[in-house]
Amino acid sequence: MESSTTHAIVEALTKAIVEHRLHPGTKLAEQKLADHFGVSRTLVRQALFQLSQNRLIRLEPARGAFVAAPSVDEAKQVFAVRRMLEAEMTRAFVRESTPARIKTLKDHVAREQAAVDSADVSSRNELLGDFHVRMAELMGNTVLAQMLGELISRCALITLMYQSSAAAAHSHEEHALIVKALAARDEDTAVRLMTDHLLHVEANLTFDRKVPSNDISMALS
Amino acid sequence: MESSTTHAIVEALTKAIVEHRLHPGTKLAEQKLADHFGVSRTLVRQALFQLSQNRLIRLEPARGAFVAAPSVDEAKQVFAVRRMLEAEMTRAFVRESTPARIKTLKDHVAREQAAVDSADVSSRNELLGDFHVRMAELMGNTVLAQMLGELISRCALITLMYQSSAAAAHSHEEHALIVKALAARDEDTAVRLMTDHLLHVEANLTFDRKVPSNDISMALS
DNA sequence: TTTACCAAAAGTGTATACAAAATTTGGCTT
DNA sequence: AAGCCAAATTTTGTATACACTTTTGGTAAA
Repeated sequence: MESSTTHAIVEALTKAIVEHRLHPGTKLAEQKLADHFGVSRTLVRQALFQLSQNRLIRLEPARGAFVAAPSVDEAKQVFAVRRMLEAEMTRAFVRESTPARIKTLKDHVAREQAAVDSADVSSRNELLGDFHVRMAELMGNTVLAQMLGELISRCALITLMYQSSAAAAHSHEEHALIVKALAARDEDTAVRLMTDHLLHVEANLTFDRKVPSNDISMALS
Repeated sequence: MESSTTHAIVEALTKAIVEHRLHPGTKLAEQKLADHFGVSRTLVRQALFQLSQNRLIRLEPARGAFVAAPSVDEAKQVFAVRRMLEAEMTRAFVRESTPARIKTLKDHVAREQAAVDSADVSSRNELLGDFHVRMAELMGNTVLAQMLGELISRCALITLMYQSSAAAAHSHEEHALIVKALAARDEDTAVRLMTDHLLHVEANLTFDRKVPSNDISMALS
Protein backbone atom coordinates (compact mmCIF):
# COMPACT_ATOMS: atom_id res chain seq x y z
CA MET A 1 0.00 0.00 0.00
CA GLU A 2 0.92 3.66 -0.03
CA SER A 3 2.11 3.88 -3.59
CA SER A 4 4.91 6.22 -4.54
CA THR A 5 2.61 7.88 -7.04
CA THR A 6 0.42 9.12 -4.22
CA HIS A 7 3.52 10.27 -2.43
CA ALA A 8 4.63 12.24 -5.46
CA ILE A 9 1.28 14.02 -5.56
CA VAL A 10 1.49 14.81 -1.86
CA GLU A 11 4.97 16.21 -2.33
CA ALA A 12 3.98 18.32 -5.32
CA LEU A 13 0.96 19.77 -3.55
CA THR A 14 2.89 20.32 -0.33
CA LYS A 15 5.54 22.20 -2.21
CA ALA A 16 2.96 24.28 -4.05
CA ILE A 17 1.14 25.16 -0.84
CA VAL A 18 4.26 25.84 1.20
CA GLU A 19 5.80 27.90 -1.57
CA HIS A 20 2.64 29.86 -1.65
CA ARG A 21 1.71 29.11 -5.23
CA LEU A 22 -1.60 27.76 -3.93
CA HIS A 23 -3.18 30.27 -1.61
CA PRO A 24 -5.16 29.48 1.54
CA GLY A 25 -8.79 28.84 0.72
CA THR A 26 -8.17 27.68 -2.84
CA LYS A 27 -10.40 24.81 -3.79
CA LEU A 28 -8.61 21.67 -4.90
CA ALA A 29 -11.02 19.84 -7.20
CA GLU A 30 -10.24 16.17 -7.51
CA GLN A 31 -10.76 15.80 -11.23
CA LYS A 32 -8.65 18.84 -12.05
CA LEU A 33 -5.78 17.50 -9.98
CA ALA A 34 -6.24 14.05 -11.51
CA ASP A 35 -6.01 15.52 -14.99
CA HIS A 36 -3.00 17.58 -14.04
CA PHE A 37 -1.08 14.61 -12.65
CA GLY A 38 -2.38 12.21 -15.26
CA VAL A 39 -3.88 9.78 -12.77
CA SER A 40 -7.34 8.81 -11.59
CA ARG A 41 -9.25 10.51 -8.80
CA THR A 42 -8.47 7.52 -6.60
CA LEU A 43 -4.85 8.52 -6.13
CA VAL A 44 -5.70 12.19 -5.81
CA ARG A 45 -8.15 11.39 -3.03
CA GLN A 46 -5.50 9.42 -1.17
CA ALA A 47 -3.11 12.33 -1.47
CA LEU A 48 -5.73 14.84 -0.33
CA PHE A 49 -6.58 12.72 2.67
CA GLN A 50 -2.94 12.56 3.66
CA LEU A 51 -2.54 16.31 3.24
CA SER A 52 -5.56 16.85 5.45
CA GLN A 53 -3.87 14.82 8.17
CA ASN A 54 -0.86 17.11 7.82
CA ARG A 55 -3.22 20.05 8.19
CA LEU A 56 -2.10 21.57 4.93
CA ILE A 57 -5.59 21.26 3.52
CA ARG A 58 -9.05 21.01 5.00
CA LEU A 59 -11.65 18.52 3.81
CA GLU A 60 -15.31 19.52 3.93
CA PRO A 61 -17.84 16.71 3.54
CA ALA A 62 -19.37 16.63 0.08
CA ARG A 63 -17.77 19.98 -0.67
CA GLY A 64 -14.18 19.08 -1.30
CA ALA A 65 -10.66 20.07 -0.36
CA PHE A 66 -9.38 23.58 0.31
CA VAL A 67 -5.92 24.88 1.06
CA ALA A 68 -5.80 25.45 4.80
CA ALA A 69 -5.69 28.89 6.34
CA PRO A 70 -4.37 28.33 9.84
CA SER A 71 -5.86 30.79 12.28
CA VAL A 72 -3.79 33.08 14.45
CA ASP A 73 -4.96 31.14 17.46
CA GLU A 74 -3.85 27.85 15.95
CA ALA A 75 -0.44 29.28 15.14
CA LYS A 76 -0.02 30.44 18.71
CA GLN A 77 -0.96 26.98 19.97
CA VAL A 78 1.54 25.36 17.65
CA PHE A 79 4.26 27.67 18.91
CA ALA A 80 3.31 26.94 22.50
CA VAL A 81 3.77 23.23 21.88
CA ARG A 82 7.02 23.81 20.06
CA ARG A 83 8.39 25.77 23.01
CA MET A 84 7.50 22.91 25.35
CA LEU A 85 9.07 20.34 23.12
CA GLU A 86 12.13 22.20 21.97
CA ALA A 87 13.15 23.59 25.36
CA GLU A 88 13.41 20.05 26.69
CA MET A 89 14.96 18.83 23.48
CA THR A 90 17.68 21.47 23.76
CA ARG A 91 18.34 20.46 27.35
CA ALA A 92 18.67 16.82 26.37
CA PHE A 93 20.84 17.77 23.42
CA VAL A 94 23.42 19.44 25.63
CA ARG A 95 23.54 16.44 27.92
CA GLU A 96 24.12 14.00 25.07
CA SER A 97 26.14 16.37 22.95
CA THR A 98 28.94 15.03 20.78
CA PRO A 99 31.43 16.82 18.50
CA ALA A 100 29.86 15.14 15.46
CA ARG A 101 26.41 16.46 16.33
CA ILE A 102 27.71 19.95 16.90
CA LYS A 103 29.45 19.82 13.56
CA THR A 104 26.26 18.76 11.78
CA LEU A 105 24.45 21.75 13.21
CA LYS A 106 27.29 24.10 12.36
CA ASP A 107 27.22 22.87 8.79
CA HIS A 108 23.51 23.41 8.67
CA VAL A 109 23.83 26.97 9.93
CA ALA A 110 26.42 27.60 7.22
CA ARG A 111 23.93 26.47 4.60
CA GLU A 112 21.33 28.76 6.16
CA GLN A 113 23.76 31.63 5.75
CA ALA A 114 23.98 30.97 2.04
CA ALA A 115 20.20 30.76 1.72
CA VAL A 116 19.65 33.97 3.66
CA ASP A 117 22.17 35.75 1.43
CA SER A 118 20.51 34.57 -1.73
CA ALA A 119 16.91 35.74 -1.82
CA ASP A 120 15.29 32.36 -2.42
CA VAL A 121 12.43 32.64 0.04
CA SER A 122 11.19 29.09 -0.07
CA SER A 123 14.51 27.30 0.32
CA ARG A 124 15.50 29.83 2.96
CA ASN A 125 12.46 29.07 5.06
CA GLU A 126 12.79 25.38 4.48
CA LEU A 127 16.32 25.47 5.87
CA LEU A 128 15.32 27.63 8.81
CA GLY A 129 12.65 25.11 9.75
CA ASP A 130 14.96 22.19 9.14
CA PHE A 131 17.39 23.44 11.76
CA HIS A 132 14.90 22.38 14.40
CA VAL A 133 14.05 19.09 12.73
CA ARG A 134 17.76 18.34 12.34
CA MET A 135 18.32 18.77 16.06
CA ALA A 136 15.51 16.34 16.79
CA GLU A 137 16.93 13.82 14.34
CA LEU A 138 20.37 14.06 15.92
CA MET A 139 18.81 13.05 19.22
CA GLY A 140 18.09 9.67 17.65
CA ASN A 141 14.44 10.00 18.59
CA THR A 142 12.52 9.53 15.39
CA VAL A 143 9.20 10.01 17.16
CA LEU A 144 10.31 13.43 18.31
CA ALA A 145 11.75 14.31 14.94
CA GLN A 146 8.59 13.35 13.14
CA MET A 147 6.32 15.14 15.57
CA LEU A 148 8.39 18.30 15.33
CA GLY A 149 8.41 17.98 11.57
CA GLU A 150 4.63 17.90 11.60
CA LEU A 151 4.43 20.96 13.81
CA ILE A 152 6.87 22.90 11.70
CA SER A 153 5.22 22.09 8.40
CA ARG A 154 1.92 22.89 10.04
CA CYS A 155 2.80 26.51 10.49
CA ALA A 156 5.02 26.66 7.43
CA LEU A 157 2.12 28.32 5.68
CA ILE A 158 2.05 31.12 8.21
CA THR A 159 5.77 31.66 8.58
CA LEU A 160 6.19 31.70 4.83
CA MET A 161 3.48 34.21 4.28
CA TYR A 162 4.22 36.55 7.04
CA GLN A 163 7.84 36.30 7.97
CA SER A 164 9.90 39.16 6.61
CA SER A 165 13.41 38.79 5.25
CA ALA A 166 14.69 40.69 8.25
CA ALA A 167 13.00 38.21 10.57
CA ALA A 168 14.50 35.35 8.61
CA ALA A 169 17.99 36.79 8.98
CA HIS A 170 17.29 37.24 12.68
CA SER A 171 16.27 33.58 12.97
CA HIS A 172 19.48 32.54 11.33
CA GLU A 173 21.56 34.59 13.76
CA GLU A 174 19.73 33.06 16.68
CA HIS A 175 20.39 29.58 15.34
CA ALA A 176 24.08 30.41 15.27
CA LEU A 177 23.95 31.59 18.88
CA ILE A 178 22.13 28.46 19.96
CA VAL A 179 24.75 26.26 18.33
CA LYS A 180 27.45 28.24 20.11
CA ALA A 181 25.79 27.61 23.49
CA LEU A 182 25.36 23.93 22.60
CA ALA A 183 29.02 23.66 21.69
CA ALA A 184 29.93 25.27 25.02
CA ARG A 185 27.62 22.77 26.72
CA ASP A 186 25.97 25.68 28.45
CA GLU A 187 22.62 24.07 29.14
CA ASP A 188 20.74 26.97 30.68
CA THR A 189 21.85 29.46 28.06
CA ALA A 190 21.00 27.12 25.23
CA VAL A 191 17.53 26.44 26.58
CA ARG A 192 16.91 30.13 27.15
CA LEU A 193 18.12 31.04 23.69
CA MET A 194 15.91 28.41 22.10
CA THR A 195 12.84 29.53 24.03
CA ASP A 196 13.48 33.17 23.23
CA HIS A 197 14.11 32.29 19.61
CA LEU A 198 10.71 30.63 19.30
CA LEU A 199 9.06 33.57 21.05
CA HIS A 200 10.74 35.94 18.62
CA VAL A 201 9.61 33.99 15.58
CA GLU A 202 6.07 33.95 16.89
CA ALA A 203 6.16 37.65 17.77
CA ASN A 204 7.43 38.59 14.33
CA LEU A 205 4.50 37.04 12.52
CA THR A 206 2.13 39.65 11.24
CA PHE A 207 -1.30 38.24 10.88
CA ASP A 208 -2.58 39.91 7.77
CA ARG A 209 -4.13 38.12 4.84
CA LYS A 210 -3.59 38.53 1.16
CA VAL A 211 -5.89 37.97 -1.77
CA PRO A 212 -6.13 34.43 -3.12
CA SER A 213 -5.93 33.39 -6.73
CA ASN A 214 -7.22 29.97 -7.59
CA ASP A 215 -5.70 28.81 -10.78
CA ILE A 216 -4.53 25.34 -9.94
CA SER A 217 -2.87 24.51 -13.24
CA MET A 218 -0.78 27.65 -13.22
CA ALA A 219 0.31 27.12 -9.62
CA LEU A 220 1.38 23.55 -10.27
CA SER A 221 2.91 23.98 -13.69
CA MET B 1 -15.16 14.12 2.39
CA GLU B 2 -14.30 11.84 5.28
CA SER B 3 -17.58 9.96 5.52
CA SER B 4 -18.90 8.76 8.84
CA THR B 5 -18.94 5.21 7.51
CA THR B 6 -15.18 5.26 7.24
CA HIS B 7 -15.01 6.72 10.71
CA ALA B 8 -17.15 3.89 12.06
CA ILE B 9 -14.77 1.34 10.57
CA VAL B 10 -11.77 3.14 12.04
CA GLU B 11 -13.45 3.15 15.43
CA ALA B 12 -14.37 -0.51 15.28
CA LEU B 13 -10.86 -1.55 14.26
CA THR B 14 -9.24 0.77 16.80
CA LYS B 15 -11.36 -0.73 19.53
CA ALA B 16 -10.57 -4.27 18.41
CA ILE B 17 -6.85 -3.56 18.30
CA VAL B 18 -6.71 -1.63 21.54
CA GLU B 19 -8.82 -4.20 23.33
CA HIS B 20 -6.44 -6.80 22.10
CA ARG B 21 -8.93 -8.83 20.11
CA LEU B 22 -6.71 -8.30 17.09
CA HIS B 23 -3.15 -9.19 17.93
CA PRO B 24 -0.05 -7.45 16.65
CA GLY B 25 1.03 -8.87 13.33
CA THR B 26 -2.42 -10.02 12.29
CA LYS B 27 -3.07 -9.44 8.62
CA LEU B 28 -6.08 -7.28 7.82
CA ALA B 29 -7.24 -8.34 4.36
CA GLU B 30 -9.29 -5.68 2.64
CA GLN B 31 -11.98 -7.89 1.16
CA LYS B 32 -12.58 -9.71 4.42
CA LEU B 33 -13.03 -6.44 6.27
CA ALA B 34 -15.25 -5.13 3.48
CA ASP B 35 -17.47 -8.21 3.74
CA HIS B 36 -17.56 -7.95 7.49
CA PHE B 37 -18.65 -4.32 7.50
CA GLY B 38 -20.86 -4.70 4.43
CA VAL B 39 -19.09 -2.02 2.41
CA SER B 40 -16.75 -1.89 -0.54
CA ARG B 41 -12.99 -2.10 -0.34
CA THR B 42 -12.86 1.62 -1.04
CA LEU B 43 -14.04 2.55 2.43
CA VAL B 44 -11.95 -0.14 4.07
CA ARG B 45 -8.86 1.21 2.37
CA GLN B 46 -9.60 4.71 3.60
CA ALA B 47 -9.98 3.38 7.11
CA LEU B 48 -6.77 1.36 6.91
CA PHE B 49 -4.88 4.37 5.66
CA GLN B 50 -6.13 6.45 8.56
CA LEU B 51 -5.20 3.73 11.04
CA SER B 52 -1.72 3.60 9.57
CA GLN B 53 -1.34 7.32 10.25
CA ASN B 54 -2.33 6.62 13.85
CA ARG B 55 0.35 3.93 13.92
CA LEU B 56 -2.12 1.30 14.95
CA ILE B 57 -1.46 -0.65 11.80
CA ARG B 58 1.39 -0.86 9.37
CA LEU B 59 0.92 -0.86 5.60
CA GLU B 60 3.34 -2.84 3.48
CA PRO B 61 3.36 -2.04 -0.23
CA ALA B 62 1.56 -4.69 -2.26
CA ARG B 63 1.36 -6.90 0.82
CA GLY B 64 -1.39 -5.34 2.85
CA ALA B 65 -2.18 -4.13 6.34
CA PHE B 66 -0.99 -5.66 9.59
CA VAL B 67 -1.75 -4.81 13.18
CA ALA B 68 1.23 -2.86 14.46
CA ALA B 69 3.67 -4.22 16.97
CA PRO B 70 5.43 -1.17 18.37
CA SER B 71 9.01 -1.93 19.26
CA VAL B 72 10.49 -1.41 22.69
CA ASP B 73 12.63 1.32 21.27
CA GLU B 74 9.67 3.12 19.79
CA ALA B 75 7.82 2.94 23.08
CA LYS B 76 10.78 4.47 24.88
CA GLN B 77 10.91 7.29 22.35
CA VAL B 78 7.22 7.96 22.75
CA PHE B 79 7.62 8.16 26.51
CA ALA B 80 10.60 10.48 26.13
CA VAL B 81 8.47 12.86 24.09
CA ARG B 82 5.60 12.59 26.52
CA ARG B 83 7.87 13.55 29.38
CA MET B 84 9.04 16.62 27.50
CA LEU B 85 5.55 17.66 26.65
CA GLU B 86 3.77 16.84 29.85
CA ALA B 87 6.34 18.30 32.22
CA GLU B 88 5.89 21.68 30.58
CA MET B 89 2.15 21.18 30.31
CA THR B 90 1.95 20.55 34.03
CA ARG B 91 3.96 23.67 34.74
CA ALA B 92 1.67 25.73 32.56
CA PHE B 93 -1.37 24.12 34.12
CA VAL B 94 -0.40 25.27 37.60
CA ARG B 95 0.15 28.80 36.38
CA GLU B 96 -3.23 29.00 34.71
CA SER B 97 -5.03 26.82 37.20
CA THR B 98 -8.67 27.53 38.05
CA PRO B 99 -11.05 25.83 40.51
CA ALA B 100 -13.17 24.57 37.63
CA ARG B 101 -10.21 22.87 35.99
CA ILE B 102 -9.13 21.26 39.22
CA LYS B 103 -12.64 19.98 39.71
CA THR B 104 -12.72 18.44 36.26
CA LEU B 105 -9.54 16.52 36.99
CA LYS B 106 -10.80 15.44 40.41
CA ASP B 107 -13.97 14.11 38.80
CA HIS B 108 -11.90 12.26 36.26
CA VAL B 109 -9.77 10.65 38.96
CA ALA B 110 -12.95 9.56 40.70
CA ARG B 111 -14.08 7.80 37.53
CA GLU B 112 -10.67 6.18 37.30
CA GLN B 113 -11.16 4.84 40.81
CA ALA B 114 -14.36 3.12 39.73
CA ALA B 115 -12.71 1.66 36.64
CA VAL B 116 -9.73 0.38 38.61
CA ASP B 117 -12.08 -1.27 41.12
CA SER B 118 -14.05 -2.99 38.41
CA ALA B 119 -11.79 -5.23 36.38
CA ASP B 120 -12.68 -3.86 32.94
CA VAL B 121 -9.19 -3.65 31.50
CA SER B 122 -9.98 -1.69 28.37
CA SER B 123 -12.09 1.05 29.91
CA ARG B 124 -9.64 1.26 32.77
CA ASN B 125 -6.72 1.90 30.49
CA GLU B 126 -8.73 4.26 28.36
CA LEU B 127 -9.48 6.39 31.42
CA LEU B 128 -5.90 6.29 32.63
CA GLY B 129 -4.73 7.59 29.28
CA ASP B 130 -7.51 10.14 29.13
CA PHE B 131 -6.31 11.79 32.32
CA HIS B 132 -3.39 13.18 30.38
CA VAL B 133 -5.45 14.16 27.37
CA ARG B 134 -7.99 15.84 29.66
CA MET B 135 -5.27 18.00 31.17
CA ALA B 136 -4.17 19.09 27.72
CA GLU B 137 -7.74 19.90 26.73
CA LEU B 138 -8.22 22.00 29.83
CA MET B 139 -5.28 24.11 28.78
CA GLY B 140 -7.37 25.22 25.82
CA ASN B 141 -4.63 24.15 23.46
CA THR B 142 -6.26 21.80 21.01
CA VAL B 143 -2.99 21.28 19.17
CA LEU B 144 -1.39 20.04 22.34
CA ALA B 145 -4.39 17.92 23.23
CA GLN B 146 -4.47 16.28 19.85
CA MET B 147 -0.76 15.65 19.74
CA LEU B 148 -0.81 14.09 23.17
CA GLY B 149 -3.82 12.04 22.16
CA GLU B 150 -1.85 10.68 19.23
CA LEU B 151 1.11 9.81 21.41
CA ILE B 152 -1.04 8.10 23.99
CA SER B 153 -3.01 6.05 21.49
CA ARG B 154 0.29 5.24 19.82
CA CYS B 155 1.54 3.28 22.79
CA ALA B 156 -1.92 2.16 23.86
CA LEU B 157 -1.13 -1.20 22.33
CA ILE B 158 1.89 -1.61 24.53
CA THR B 159 0.44 -0.34 27.76
CA LEU B 160 -2.63 -2.47 27.25
CA MET B 161 -0.68 -5.60 26.58
CA TYR B 162 1.94 -5.28 29.19
CA GLN B 163 0.66 -3.16 32.02
CA SER B 164 -0.38 -5.19 35.02
CA SER B 165 -3.42 -4.42 37.14
CA ALA B 166 -1.11 -3.43 39.94
CA ALA B 167 0.64 -0.94 37.69
CA ALA B 168 -2.73 0.46 36.65
CA ALA B 169 -3.73 1.00 40.26
CA HIS B 170 -0.38 2.65 40.84
CA SER B 171 -1.00 5.01 37.90
CA HIS B 172 -4.33 5.95 39.34
CA GLU B 173 -2.81 6.78 42.72
CA GLU B 174 -0.18 8.92 41.07
CA HIS B 175 -2.84 10.80 39.15
CA ALA B 176 -4.53 11.58 42.45
CA LEU B 177 -1.27 12.89 43.89
CA ILE B 178 -0.66 15.04 40.83
CA VAL B 179 -4.11 16.59 41.13
CA LYS B 180 -3.40 17.29 44.78
CA ALA B 181 -0.21 19.16 43.89
CA LEU B 182 -2.03 21.04 41.12
CA ALA B 183 -4.76 22.07 43.55
CA ALA B 184 -2.10 23.32 45.98
CA ARG B 185 -0.52 25.21 43.06
CA ASP B 186 2.76 23.59 43.95
CA GLU B 187 4.45 23.85 40.59
CA ASP B 188 7.69 22.06 41.26
CA THR B 189 6.04 19.15 43.04
CA ALA B 190 3.43 18.75 40.34
CA VAL B 191 6.04 18.71 37.58
CA ARG B 192 8.20 16.26 39.48
CA LEU B 193 5.26 13.97 40.19
CA MET B 194 4.23 14.00 36.55
CA THR B 195 7.73 13.23 35.32
CA ASP B 196 8.15 10.44 37.84
CA HIS B 197 4.73 9.11 36.97
CA LEU B 198 5.65 8.77 33.31
CA LEU B 199 8.95 7.16 34.23
CA HIS B 200 7.11 4.67 36.42
CA VAL B 201 4.66 3.76 33.68
CA GLU B 202 7.50 3.24 31.26
CA ALA B 203 9.52 1.22 33.77
CA ASN B 204 6.56 -1.03 34.53
CA LEU B 205 6.14 -2.16 30.97
CA THR B 206 7.38 -5.68 30.46
CA PHE B 207 8.41 -6.20 26.92
CA ASP B 208 7.39 -9.76 26.26
CA ARG B 209 5.37 -10.87 23.29
CA LYS B 210 2.45 -13.24 23.10
CA VAL B 211 1.30 -15.53 20.33
CA PRO B 212 -0.97 -14.02 17.70
CA SER B 213 -4.21 -15.47 16.45
CA ASN B 214 -5.52 -14.17 13.19
CA ASP B 215 -9.21 -14.80 12.97
CA ILE B 216 -10.57 -11.43 11.94
CA SER B 217 -14.25 -12.31 11.94
CA MET B 218 -14.14 -13.68 15.45
CA ALA B 219 -12.29 -10.66 16.80
CA LEU B 220 -14.73 -8.20 15.31
CA SER B 221 -17.95 -10.10 15.91
C1' DT C 1 -33.46 45.54 -9.15
C1' DT C 2 -33.85 41.97 -6.04
C1' DT C 3 -35.33 37.56 -4.49
C1' DA C 4 -37.08 32.85 -5.06
C1' DC C 5 -36.84 28.90 -7.39
C1' DC C 6 -35.81 25.27 -10.56
C1' DA C 7 -33.01 22.85 -13.98
C1' DA C 8 -28.42 21.89 -15.71
C1' DA C 9 -23.70 21.30 -14.62
C1' DA C 10 -20.05 20.07 -11.81
C1' DG C 11 -18.23 17.61 -7.96
C1' DT C 12 -17.98 14.33 -4.28
C1' DG C 13 -18.97 9.48 -2.23
C1' DT C 14 -19.13 4.64 -2.96
C1' DA C 15 -19.07 0.47 -5.63
C1' DT C 16 -17.25 -2.22 -9.09
C1' DA C 17 -14.05 -3.70 -12.79
C1' DC C 18 -9.73 -4.75 -14.34
C1' DA C 19 -4.56 -5.03 -14.17
C1' DA C 20 -0.45 -6.17 -11.67
C1' DA C 21 1.76 -8.27 -7.93
C1' DA C 22 2.13 -11.60 -4.29
C1' DT C 23 0.84 -15.87 -2.22
C1' DT C 24 -0.51 -20.44 -2.35
C1' DT C 25 -0.96 -24.94 -4.44
C1' DG C 26 0.37 -29.05 -6.70
C1' DG C 27 3.25 -31.75 -8.97
C1' DC C 28 7.86 -32.90 -10.37
C1' DT C 29 12.58 -33.85 -9.40
C1' DT C 30 16.23 -35.12 -6.50
C1' DA D 1 10.55 -36.64 2.41
C1' DA D 2 12.35 -32.15 1.06
C1' DG D 3 13.16 -28.66 -2.27
C1' DC D 4 11.80 -26.20 -6.21
C1' DC D 5 9.38 -24.32 -10.11
C1' DA D 6 5.06 -23.14 -12.58
C1' DA D 7 0.15 -22.68 -12.74
C1' DA D 8 -3.75 -21.22 -10.14
C1' DT D 9 -5.59 -18.34 -6.75
C1' DT D 10 -5.82 -14.62 -3.88
C1' DT D 11 -4.93 -9.86 -2.83
C1' DT D 12 -3.52 -5.37 -3.66
C1' DG D 13 -3.30 -1.09 -6.80
C1' DT D 14 -5.59 1.88 -10.02
C1' DA D 15 -9.23 3.28 -13.10
C1' DT D 16 -13.86 3.82 -14.11
C1' DA D 17 -18.91 3.95 -13.49
C1' DC D 18 -22.81 5.56 -11.23
C1' DA D 19 -25.62 7.68 -7.47
C1' DC D 20 -26.27 11.54 -4.80
C1' DT D 21 -25.13 16.38 -3.25
C1' DT D 22 -23.75 20.94 -4.02
C1' DT D 23 -23.12 24.76 -6.99
C1' DT D 24 -24.34 27.51 -10.83
C1' DG D 25 -27.03 30.12 -13.98
C1' DG D 26 -31.00 31.70 -15.63
C1' DT D 27 -35.96 32.76 -15.47
C1' DA D 28 -40.00 34.56 -13.39
C1' DA D 29 -42.38 36.93 -9.80
C1' DA D 30 -42.41 40.60 -6.27
